[in-house]
Amino acid sequence: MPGVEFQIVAECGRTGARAGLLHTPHGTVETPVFMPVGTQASVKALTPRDLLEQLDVQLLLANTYHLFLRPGHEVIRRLGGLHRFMGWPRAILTDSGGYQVFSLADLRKVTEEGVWFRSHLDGAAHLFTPETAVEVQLALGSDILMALDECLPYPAAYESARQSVDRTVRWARAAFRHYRRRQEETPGAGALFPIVQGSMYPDLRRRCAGELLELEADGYAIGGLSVGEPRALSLETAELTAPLLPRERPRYLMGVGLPEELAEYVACGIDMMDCVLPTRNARNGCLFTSAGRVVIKQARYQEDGAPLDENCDCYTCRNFSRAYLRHLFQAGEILFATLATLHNLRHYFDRMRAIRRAILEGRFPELLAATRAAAAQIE
RNA sequence: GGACGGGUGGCCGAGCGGUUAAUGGCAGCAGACUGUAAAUCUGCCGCCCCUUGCGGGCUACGGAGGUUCGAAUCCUCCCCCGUCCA
Repeated sequence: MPGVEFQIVAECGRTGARAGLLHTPHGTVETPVFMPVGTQASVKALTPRDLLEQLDVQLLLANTYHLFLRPGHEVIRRLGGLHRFMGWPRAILTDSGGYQVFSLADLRKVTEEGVWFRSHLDGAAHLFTPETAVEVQLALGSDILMALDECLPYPAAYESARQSVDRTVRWARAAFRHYRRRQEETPGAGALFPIVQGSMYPDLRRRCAGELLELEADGYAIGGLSVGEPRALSLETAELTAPLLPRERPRYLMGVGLPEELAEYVACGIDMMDCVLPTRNARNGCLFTSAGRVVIKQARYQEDGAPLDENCDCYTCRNFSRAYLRHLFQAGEILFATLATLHNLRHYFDRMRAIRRAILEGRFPELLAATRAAAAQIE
């Protein structure tokens, strides 16, 4: 019994884009999908009610490593699982902690067995293995679990990238062995996705994908992008890697991207994406609009009575002026984070919905061309 | 009227004879942010000039004098502000 099932509803004849339905234990997700990031079981500044009612989020991300450290996966298990704990009725994907191998580089040590992390909270050492990562995610009750991987920084030397791929594959196999065993005794367990690594090396990407295919997973992820490489290279690598993955399974590109890049990745055949940009940049005063970025703290908005984005009908744009948003930011008011995050996520969701509609209506190539033209004009 | 304490760049506040245009903080201005150690981080922040460089010039620590090679820092007088005593 699979953890999730993927159903392709429409495919673009001229690009790799497709629209689908991803059926999870907590509801169906329309793809392509953008997933907001809620690392610590919270999409910062928003309530689950906002996510549901304002954005119609169907799938969001949480982080295994962070929740393992605090409050602890066993605590969450005892409280009925992550969905109940955070009051979120729909689907959850949990990242394995593989990204923390990258982002907490100076607090961790990679060994064959797994990763030793020195907690950023109290300094205590914890060993994360492929098995424990699965175990923690099962305790959380994720709908989609991610296999522990090693995410390298850019640039990575070929040899270290090669070793990293081998390790990631071995870890994925170990994760799946453990997962298959536990799946039988865990009714309603979610799906486990392995992650293709290989830095920016095509042959490593090919080999990694090839080996992971043997696992016959319900879905596959592409990791190791957006780690400092030029954007063109991210796109190139995604373009190369996505077609290596089974057509009939969802493809998840981890950690991307900029608003105007969403359509590009969809064109590669990507079905799922997540990124902290809309939420983090929102809190830092960088807002994405149909006319490009608005850095709301700039003095030019001091007396700007216009809405943030004329073409957006999110709660923020319908009710507040740029001048007010700037004031909230300058004043350090909490409300700013909420209004800004609401808008930025809405911007991403509107783009994704337009992309999906275009695929369904057979006019995705036109949308992609228009997106490129608009991006070129803004730059 | 007397006794103390104090007046520093937009604000608060260090410095108390020599890389001090002056530590910090705030405010201001600009930039960054891509599977979140992030409501974070970085840079600028007296004026003018060569867009060059730990460059040049000017003006600055209440006011005016003075001491000194050199003063925000020491001395004198004055002006203001606090607290306490009359």
